[in-house]
Formats: sequence, structure tokens, C-alpha cells
Amino acid sequence: MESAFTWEYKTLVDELTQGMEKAKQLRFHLFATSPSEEQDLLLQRILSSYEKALLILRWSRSDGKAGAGVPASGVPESSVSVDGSPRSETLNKNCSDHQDYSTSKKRKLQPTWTEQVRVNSENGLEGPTDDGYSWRKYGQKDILGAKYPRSYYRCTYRLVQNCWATKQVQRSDDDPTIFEITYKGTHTCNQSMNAVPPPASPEKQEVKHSSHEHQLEQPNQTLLNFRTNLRVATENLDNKEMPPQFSFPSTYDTENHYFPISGLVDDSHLGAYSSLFLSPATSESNYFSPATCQIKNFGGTPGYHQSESDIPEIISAHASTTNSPIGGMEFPFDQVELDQDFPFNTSGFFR
DNA sequence: GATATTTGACCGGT
DNA sequence: ACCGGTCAAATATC
Repeated sequence: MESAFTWEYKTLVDELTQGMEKAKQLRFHLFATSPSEEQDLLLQRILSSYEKALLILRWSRSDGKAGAGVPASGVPESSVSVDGSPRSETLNKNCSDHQDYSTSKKRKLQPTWTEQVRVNSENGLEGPTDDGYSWRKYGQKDILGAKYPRSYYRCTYRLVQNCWATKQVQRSDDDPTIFEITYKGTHTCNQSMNAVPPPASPEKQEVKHSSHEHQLEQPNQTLLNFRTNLRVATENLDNKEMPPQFSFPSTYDTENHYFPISGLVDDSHLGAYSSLFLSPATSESNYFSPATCQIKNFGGTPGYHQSESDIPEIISAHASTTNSPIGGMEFPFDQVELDQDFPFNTSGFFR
């Protein structure tokens, strides 16, 4: 019945796969010669983009039926994190059930992935670094059986851009230099070009519940201190269907997870999924729905002097009703049903 | 004064 | 009832 779509799908996948292969080859050659960090990173990002595109296609296609035969090769984002360490993560694919946060106010199942970050510094206190997004801590809890409390962060721009990404940071019991960071949800905000940290000071975001709290104030400093390595993917919530074998985006990643640190913040980062979906339109053109504009004006600044909880309510209600911001796209999105998981209401840019 | 963090209270799931 | 996650008032920081 959807033969046309199927055809397009295959073609798309094919094209993307080819592109990715070429990029891999190029990268291979590059490694043989004189790998400059920036070049490598660029390729890294190119590959990552391909990965994302493929992943999205697959995801949207399978939508609920686990992988549709394709291994959910799953990293929706760059495989390099700010601190230069590779990351891999697993998503729980079951995020198709929360249409809008507003109604249930329960962000039940979202893409969730965990990474472990080892902190290098001798005293290893600062916690994992800036991951390119700015977070706001909203809670801390002692967890049963855990030595260290768990910290809860959410995206600073939740109100302004209706971004519902959150993360939890838990210091490992036995190895205090290891932090386990669980990301939940994807960023729909656009703080991607945040190589320059926003005024909100995202840097010291990570726990400082340790007795010592001499946090370095400069992000770059911090970055340098945490040339963390070791990323372990885990987390695949309640999705039994998901094949255990998700793999790294590209085989290269698995082999060389020592990507050189560079000052760059990968632009796709955690928001991969959402930003992905948005990207065809968002990244270049900043159109976006009128509703979005209202939202933006609404909050004004990332302040929340007015009981935070109402605003998102309004916003998402708004957003969920105006569900067709994407007008002129050529891709048959309607068949893919993208809107399920990812709030399109996000604004491309907050200005 | 605006924004971020801290921390006890609250709430929902199990 | 317990536990993890979130809220929100109080407090800290800029």
C-alpha cells in the first residue's frame, strides 16, 4: 500500500548509506595521512549526520515495531562529546506515547541513554563537564544503596523554548571518578552553537555536593581537566523488543574512541533526535510556526518569576494544536508520523 | 533584581 | 509504605 513511500524510503536509505560510506572512506584516508583534529572532527560530524538521518528514517519507519529489521544503530548524535570522549548510548525507542507533556505532565518514556564519564582530575571533584547544553539543577536525592546523591538537571531553556530534556548525574559508588549521566528526552531548544557558553554559566553545572567546591570558573579550563574517556552505553528502558545489538554509528568509533579534544562543541549533541527532525528546516531557515513565536515572546527571558508550571502548560497546549508548522517539505512526513514523539513546537532560535 | 542552587515537601508508581 | 522524581520556597550568587 505504501509502495511509493517504500520506494522513496529505500532510495533515501541507499543514498544516505552511500554518502556515509564515502565519508568513512575519506576518513580512512585521512587517518592514513595526517589527521588534523579539525578535519577529523568534521568528518566525525558528517558521519554523525548520516547516522542520524538513517536512524531517523529507520525509527520513523519502524515506529513501534522495533527496528524493522535494521539494527537500530543507534547514536542519534555526534559520537564525540565536548570533552572529547566518544560516547555511545542506547535509546529507548518507546517514546512514542507522550504526545504532549502538558496533558499528562508525565514525561514517561523518552529516549533515554546513559553514559559514564570518568573524571580525570586528581581529586576528581568537578564532575563531568559541560556537554554543550546548559542545564539547571532542580533536585538532588539520596538514592537507596548509593553512596552519593543523584542530581537532577533539566534544560535551562525549558520555559523559553519548551525544551524538555533532562539529565541525571550519579557518581559511581566504587569509583568516584566516574559519573553516570543519564539523559532523558532530547533537546528541542537551540543552544547548539553554544560553543560559547551562554550567560547562564553552564559550566559548573555538575555536582558540587562534594565537600570541596573549588570549581573552576572557566569552561575551557574545566574541559581540559576532564578529558574524560570511557563512555558506556546502557539504558534501554522497557523495550524488550529492541535488539540488544545496537552498534556504534560507525565502526570507527568503536575502535578509536580517543577523539582528540577540540574546542568545538558538536552541534548536534544530545538533541539529536529532535534537532534532527527539525533540522531540515530549523538549522538553516528559521521560519517556524507562529505559535512558536508567541511562545518565545511569552517568556521573554529564561526567567521564571512566575510559577514555572503554568507556562509550559500553555505553551505545549498551544503547540500541540498547531501541529503543522512544516509546510513546504518535500519529504512525505505525514506517512512517517514524526510528530509523535517530538515536540515540533520548539522554536528554532530564540533571539 | 534576576537568575541559579539547595533542600524538604509532595506526588505517583510499584 | 517506600522510593525515585519533581516542585517550590528559601537561600545564594552575580
